[in-house]
Amino acid sequence: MTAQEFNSWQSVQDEVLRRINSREWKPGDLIPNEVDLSREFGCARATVNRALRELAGAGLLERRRKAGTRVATHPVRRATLNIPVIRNEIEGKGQTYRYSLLSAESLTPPSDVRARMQVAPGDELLHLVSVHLADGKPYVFEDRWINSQAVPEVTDVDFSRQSANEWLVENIPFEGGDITFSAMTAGAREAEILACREGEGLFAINRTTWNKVSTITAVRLVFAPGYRMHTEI
Amino acid sequence: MTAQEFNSWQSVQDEVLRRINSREWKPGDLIPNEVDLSREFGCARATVNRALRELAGAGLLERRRKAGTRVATHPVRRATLNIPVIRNEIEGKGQTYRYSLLSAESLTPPSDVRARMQVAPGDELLHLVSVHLADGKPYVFEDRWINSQAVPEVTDVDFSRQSANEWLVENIPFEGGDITFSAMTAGAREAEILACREGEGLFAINRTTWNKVSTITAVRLVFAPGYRMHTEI
DNA sequence: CAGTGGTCTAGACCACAAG
DNA sequence: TTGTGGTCTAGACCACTGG
Repeated sequence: MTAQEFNSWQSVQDEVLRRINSREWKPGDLIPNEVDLSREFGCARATVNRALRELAGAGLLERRRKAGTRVATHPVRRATLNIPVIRNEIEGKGQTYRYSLLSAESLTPPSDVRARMQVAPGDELLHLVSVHLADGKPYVFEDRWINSQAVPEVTDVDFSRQSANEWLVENIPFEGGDITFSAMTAGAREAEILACREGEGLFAINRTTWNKVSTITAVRLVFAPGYRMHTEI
Repeated sequence: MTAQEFNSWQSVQDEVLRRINSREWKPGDLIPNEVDLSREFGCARATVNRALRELAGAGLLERRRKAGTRVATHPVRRATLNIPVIRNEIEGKGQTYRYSLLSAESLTPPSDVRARMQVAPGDELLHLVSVHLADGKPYVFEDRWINSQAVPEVTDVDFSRQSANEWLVENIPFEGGDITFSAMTAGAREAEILACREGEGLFAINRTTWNKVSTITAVRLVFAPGYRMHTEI
């Protein structure tokens, strides 16, 4: 029998996965180091490295310098979510997109928003309330606060024409953000705006984004009943 | 002025990000090719490649052979979710974990489950209903179907001692899966098991996993009120 | 201290797709 | 056809960390 050649990082990855799945390498086991594997597989060490690095990124392997590479014991699976602009999400399903601004005013925010956005007490923020519609039906209710000191340009934008969602994505870069997914119970306001029954369970996303300097915006999106967020492993 | 050197893929990535954020490279713009960039940055082409490849993976760049690399116009942000074993999730918060099996029996599944799991009509699946508790309070209600033909070992497992969640993760490898997040309204059953009011909005996760051969398991997790799933960008 | 993964380099060939 | 990204190689040095 001649040793099989693994000359691409994907084939190396497949072979490593096979050994994990067949329990040839069991959870917690130390696997051979990169040099040995590259010799066994008949490829360069960099090729093995890429294969193993990606598996570690997916949570299937744990790697530490000097300690070596082990098969993860409790594989914390990692799934990737796509977070599109709402217009694209709706148009991507073949539905027509429409957007309606319900209110826009400068206000001193409630304390929870002030805390999330880390602004001084008394500072005013731009508060936008709007609804996005798919084929004329309410799709998601958006309640957004924008730090107008961090983004002075907002004062010149007409948010009745373009949603803040799109304008920010296209014009204001950000460094990081924080996203929370949860369920809530529809109150009178949500029921009216989303045209659903009061008391219905609704999917909600809270998102805060910031740049190096300061917090830019905090938004709460409440979706109409039936919304699903989907991903694959 | 002497040109700055960028000798690590991270510093190259930072510089590229800076140019995108400063709008030196605007959304839709074609950026220089890898060879030119590696000359400009004074590093190897492989270094530039890694920096750009990761940015494309994060959705900030779009790359196509021959067509080159462009700044994404509608950056579809990608966020990574960790999906831990429930015990670890609870213990990670410093709470004590307990688990209670409510029922376990072989049944012919309802048609929606049969469709999701792609089994023949009339086939029996193992149906497990259980609840996971944190500090003695209901945390998540688990309704699971297991394909006992694909996983014959399940018949020997005592699921009153170990949850199917843990047993499967530790013993049955899988190739792929499908996850859906949604909100639902608590019915009488959920209200009783999760000790909440009927009509409350609850966070739900539906997951199906499979290996090369067949579907392994389909599970619905319904979390007690207040559950949040969190991630960062 | 020494073994392991992390990374960089210079060069090469290949695969894909735009024109 | 040809320019671009995708990948592989062989070798090198570095950074971290276990013993």
